[in-house]
Amino acid sequence: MSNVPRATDTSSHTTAVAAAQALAPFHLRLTRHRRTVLAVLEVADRPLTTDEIVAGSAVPVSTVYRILAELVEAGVVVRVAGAGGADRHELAEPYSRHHHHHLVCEGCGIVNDFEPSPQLERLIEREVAALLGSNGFEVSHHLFDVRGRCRECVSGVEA
Amino acid sequence: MSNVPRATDTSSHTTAVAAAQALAPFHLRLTRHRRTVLAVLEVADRPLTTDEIVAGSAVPVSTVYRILAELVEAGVVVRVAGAGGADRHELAEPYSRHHHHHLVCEGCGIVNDFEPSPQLERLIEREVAALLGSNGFEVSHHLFDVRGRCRECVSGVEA
DNA sequence: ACCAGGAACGAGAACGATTACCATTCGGGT
DNA sequence: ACCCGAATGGTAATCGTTCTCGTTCCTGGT
Repeated sequence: MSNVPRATDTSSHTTAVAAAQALAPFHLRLTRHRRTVLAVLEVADRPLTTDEIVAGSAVPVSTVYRILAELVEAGVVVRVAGAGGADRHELAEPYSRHHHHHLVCEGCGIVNDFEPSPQLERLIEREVAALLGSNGFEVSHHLFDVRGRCRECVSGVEA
Repeated sequence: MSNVPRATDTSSHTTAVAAAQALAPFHLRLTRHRRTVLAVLEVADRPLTTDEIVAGSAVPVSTVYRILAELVEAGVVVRVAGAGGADRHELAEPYSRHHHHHLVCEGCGIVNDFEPSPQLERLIEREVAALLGSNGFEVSHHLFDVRGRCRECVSGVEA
């Protein structure tokens, strides 16, 4: 419950513009709510839970869920699995600032971003491409998550 | 709903023996049910949902959930996030046949295993170690999942 | 073999996140 | 201004998972 950004700011960022184009083929308008949700995700530096998005956007819950589903469908947003019950969402690669991976704390469930080395990335790409050829699996993207405990959870109380 | 193994066979595999030792420090006995659940997981070549485990073991649901939680706690089993709602479980690295990563189909949610190249693995190890040093994050393990669509979902009907 | 106490069990209730429903409102084209 | 489909949002329903608690099973001591 720390740095969840409040984004009532719905001005047209580059993200919003790009998103509008991605939504068009799906007959989805870039409405006020959708713009707000995108803005919240854009400001965040990590994947957010639905609750966090609701808190940061003042958009009703059911609407947030629907919007997220639509955005995922349109490929603008991706669903990220945390360490606990609740799902998290963040902007998809093409719309976010940079390629990154996740640091998942299994204590508090928070997920942070980090950038891998270019070499690692290259190797991953190669590996992934190989998979496509080998067994008919059509790769959409890869996940490289590191799990463990964040500094806070390591020092703090523990079950 | 395809190749979920039925494992009423509760004989003492190597896995069972090793697991018993892992459970001891947690005051957990290797009971019939726990043995059965482990057997199901051992026979499977991929992470299973709770439903699949229940189906394959004839152990009551609530018991399966409790057992899985205990086994995860003891480090014998790991929880794997699929592409849909339900969690999946598989034997932890030390107890499973080999180090592997996951091929997650976003169509049907099924998760299969695959082995990465040794170089990739080395690079990952190095990268992961670096994270530990940099920001106090205590790494427990890493995930390298590739997501996309399996051959069946690519050819079959699609929403 | 018998008993006591803790571990394990299991059926159903409780829970929390997500989805479905549906009457109402909105937007933008004509 | 009118129409029609898209979008909304409160509420009910769903679904996976966890909790509760009385019962049963072990295991170790006598």
